[in-house]
Amino acid sequence: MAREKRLPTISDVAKLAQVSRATVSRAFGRPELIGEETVKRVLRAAKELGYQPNQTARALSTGRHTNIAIVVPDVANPFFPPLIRAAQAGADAAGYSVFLGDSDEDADREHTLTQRLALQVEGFILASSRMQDEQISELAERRPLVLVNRDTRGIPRVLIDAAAGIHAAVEHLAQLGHRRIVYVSGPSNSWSDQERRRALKRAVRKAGMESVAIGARRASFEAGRQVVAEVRGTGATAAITFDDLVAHGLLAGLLEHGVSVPREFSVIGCDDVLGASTFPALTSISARCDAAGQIAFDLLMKAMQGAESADVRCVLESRLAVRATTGAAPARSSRKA
Amino acid sequence: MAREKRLPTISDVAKLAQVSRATVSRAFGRPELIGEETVKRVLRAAKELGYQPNQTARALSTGRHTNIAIVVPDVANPFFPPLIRAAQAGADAAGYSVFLGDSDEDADREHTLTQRLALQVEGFILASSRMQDEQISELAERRPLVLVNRDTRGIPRVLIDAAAGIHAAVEHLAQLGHRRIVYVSGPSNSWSDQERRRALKRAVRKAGMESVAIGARRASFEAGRQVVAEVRGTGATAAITFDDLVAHGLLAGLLEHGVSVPREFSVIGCDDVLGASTFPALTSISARCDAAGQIAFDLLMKAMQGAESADVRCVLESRLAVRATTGAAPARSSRKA
DNA sequence: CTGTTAGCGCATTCAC
DNA sequence: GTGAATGCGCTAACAG
Repeated sequence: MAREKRLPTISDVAKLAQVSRATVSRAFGRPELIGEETVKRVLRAAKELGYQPNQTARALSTGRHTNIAIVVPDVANPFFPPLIRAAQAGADAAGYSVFLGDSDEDADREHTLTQRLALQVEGFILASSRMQDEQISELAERRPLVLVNRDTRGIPRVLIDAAAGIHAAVEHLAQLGHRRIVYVSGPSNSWSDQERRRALKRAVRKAGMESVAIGARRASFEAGRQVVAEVRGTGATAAITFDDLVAHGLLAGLLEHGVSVPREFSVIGCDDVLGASTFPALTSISARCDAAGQIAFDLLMKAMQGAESADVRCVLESRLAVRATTGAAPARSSRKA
Repeated sequence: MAREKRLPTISDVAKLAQVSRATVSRAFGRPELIGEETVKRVLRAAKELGYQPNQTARALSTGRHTNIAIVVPDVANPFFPPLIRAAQAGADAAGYSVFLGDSDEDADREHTLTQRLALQVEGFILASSRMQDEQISELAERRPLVLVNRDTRGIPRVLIDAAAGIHAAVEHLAQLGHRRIVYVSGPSNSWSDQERRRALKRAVRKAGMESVAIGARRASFEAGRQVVAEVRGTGATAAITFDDLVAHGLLAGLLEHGVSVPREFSVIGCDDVLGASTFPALTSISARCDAAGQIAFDLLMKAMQGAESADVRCVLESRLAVRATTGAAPARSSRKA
């Protein structure tokens, strides 16, 4: 098959252009170092042969791969694609190619993945990393590294701060007459989850309300759906969930159990990735995850260029997008303490 | 910075294990060629130094990169993540790393992307490629290549065949009393779009109905939303859209225009990626895109192993998932021919 | 400005 | 079984 045809190398171009291989190399890498005429001649020869510089060889020689890696726990989780897309766009514009790693929510796999990739990339973007701080730091020592939704000191990171949105959410619920909120949590090794849980506790206290947390097994539709009984058992009249997927599942489960939303129960999601596509349209804590991806790449770019900058910690604010799953608390019935 | 620390190479290991570099190389690549004792000694030395074979150097020497690339028009389109995820999982299990390319629906960018990647990967998966057949064939000549949702002769491909689902959809609409269907198309350079359009035409004829096609600019929510007037202008009582995103947008637009679904108008999507999350829950033509990803990788794997197999053309059937956006055709009013 | 030389880290002939 | 030598394609000093 034609696939075996040897590709033209720098030597072929050199011969055709009647210059040395070094000159060809320069014509591509640093044209300003050689004569305009020469550059043109070389380029013409290269085009004629269909020559294309070999990244691999270049990388071996220079250590620069012009590759980066983006690692996420689950590509199929709608939170990540916009982030990946944005980062990818930035990388593309800068001439970088991107590896994608999916850890399947597993710290070990993430570790293996990053190790395997480390020698082929110049830098990493780790989104919602499930690894331990230690492993992250270790990796950061080998390669420039930017974290998304993970707050590890000393490592450049972009955080989506749910606090503002959560405070708004709690106030919103308070005004609607709710007194007791349940938080349906996500992966326990998730920074976002801990952060949200903490913010909620604070907001609730400030509003003079009560809250209780229960765990969803995983950040997914199914997990949300299966937790309905437990949610109802808490006596809460409203739920804030780890993310929109869980909220969506909860919505479906509630419906199955004959619970009307928002008349009997209110639901607020996080991330706002489902837009208005659920029914009722989901009230959600919104943040621009595409912006996070873009910023993450910019930071990585700087780090790769050797900027030994101070501790970068970029936080993106969130806000509450009120839609149709929140309503007045149901009139108090039985359990009056 | 610690990042500059030189990594241990094969030579370091060789020295420590008191063998030659060749032996170290073999200990990793083909242990059966050397003594068990020696292997153990080398491996121990390697571990002690934290040695890790350098992929780049290996690739330069052998031509085998243990990398593949997956290229899609838009990562953020919910059709692709499950596919990517499945392919990625397969690759991971086989020890391959994966590059992700996002062409942003643009043939030229896709071409650039694939060219840039070609020297770093052993094979490609092109999902819903926007390139011309010619460019695809050219690439296929350089590297093993598997297509998804693109029917190019001579190149291994996995196709999601909407025909079955579309026929079911049309029959479904026929039974509900609809006589005139509008197809809201997607990217014109999309194989899927052409295929769906064709299947629809056939199905409609068979059912003795009429159909008309109009174009959405892009496969997106917004595109669907903006096309409402045109859709209504066709006099059709039901729409089948290129994909769920467009259907979802159409739903939203219809709502804005005060058109009740499904009472006044029925909508059917394609791909079934939104699940039951829209309102009303979207009737859609469903196919398992994760299976497509998995199969695509398996095929690629075979191709990379040199299987010069016959023309592979794997088609996955689709079916109709009836939900709540389809209902009886509205009573005929004004325009009676 | 341009050519020469010497590796980058590894796999692979050949000898032994 | 194992070691010495050679080359993958390119860049980076160092000369001139």
